[in-house]
Amino acid sequence: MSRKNDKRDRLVDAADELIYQQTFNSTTLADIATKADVPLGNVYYYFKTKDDILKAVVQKRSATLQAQFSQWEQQIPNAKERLQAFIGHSTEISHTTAKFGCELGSLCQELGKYAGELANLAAELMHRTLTWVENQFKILGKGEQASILAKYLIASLQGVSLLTLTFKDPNLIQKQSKNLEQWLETA
Amino acid sequence: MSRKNDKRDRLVDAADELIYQQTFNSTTLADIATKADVPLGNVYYYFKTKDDILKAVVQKRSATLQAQFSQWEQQIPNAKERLQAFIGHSTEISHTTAKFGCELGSLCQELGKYAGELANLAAELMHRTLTWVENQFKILGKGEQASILAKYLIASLQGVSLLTLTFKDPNLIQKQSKNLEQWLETA
DNA sequence: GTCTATAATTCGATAGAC
DNA sequence: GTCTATCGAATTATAGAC
Repeated sequence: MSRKNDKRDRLVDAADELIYQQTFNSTTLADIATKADVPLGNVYYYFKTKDDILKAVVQKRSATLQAQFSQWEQQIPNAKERLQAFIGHSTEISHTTAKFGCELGSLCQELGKYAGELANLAAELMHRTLTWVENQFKILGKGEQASILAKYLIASLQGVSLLTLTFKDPNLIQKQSKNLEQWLETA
Repeated sequence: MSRKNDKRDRLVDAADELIYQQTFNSTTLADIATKADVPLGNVYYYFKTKDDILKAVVQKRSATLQAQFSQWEQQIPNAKERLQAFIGHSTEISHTTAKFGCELGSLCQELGKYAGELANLAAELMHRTLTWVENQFKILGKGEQASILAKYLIASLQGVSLLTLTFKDPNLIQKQSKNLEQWLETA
């Protein structure tokens, strides 16, 4: 592979992190270029507009999500245990959540208010997550209930992530994760 | 009362609406001044900085919240029915939620990433809401559980509000409200 | 392909006339 | 108290040398 994509990747990585820690709107091209150690004027060789950078970030996150799901599917044969892993992941990142919220949730919140294409990009990430969780419930034989259970699980984690951010308290999502893991056993 | 505060009130009302429909960061002083029908330069007679407008908006929202809680307490003698009213309110505003999300949630999400005073302002609004719900559960004799139940209820509504915004589907929060009203009967 | 310099615009904030 | 005019900084985006 040529080194051509080297800088592009660095720009996307920098944008990804900054958009999460700040917001898309308040992240400037200068921020991204500085963090990626790429001269500002050079950014436009790789991306036509700021929106294009966001699209690349969403694509990267989509691939990361897919990779995580694939990994769980390969390493964890039981669907219920895969869901436990999904819930447990929230606990692992709880301290980051207390600082910046949920990566997916904050993007959906910000872009959801926009009209047009950008809103759909965030919605697709959420949809992909929802669908994967729903599939796990279907494998567990939940049938028609799978969709409802998936929405319940995602909404619970998103809601408590917001409280975790608001009160800067990682403990909130840690406790909720434990509750949800128990709920999963009896659901 | 002098008409002095007339323009100030209009500015706060306009800012309140715009900050909800857009975000605080992307709402410009020109936006606010135009919507309030006040010349841009005159804004600075009433507010020193843009942050000061936000503080006034939060104060207004805090007062609105307090008024709503007081009204429920006066008109609804039963604590469980007050909580039903609280939940039912989400259904009433579901179409607006599908467009712009939860007024409280989106503010906490945006300001939560900031450091300093502004983050605390949003957290106080959330705390006030949480405390009121918790008190209703205490009145119902839930004791130590009251705090957990309150967080569960708020997180559920916040999480599903985000999904409602993301997928532009008022039905999501409507269904969840029904579920929560049933949950409340048996909790 | 890379980078400097800068154009074009927007935004928060101020000066100062009335 | 009110409003016009505008400044200075920040930000997206471009032109053009190398």
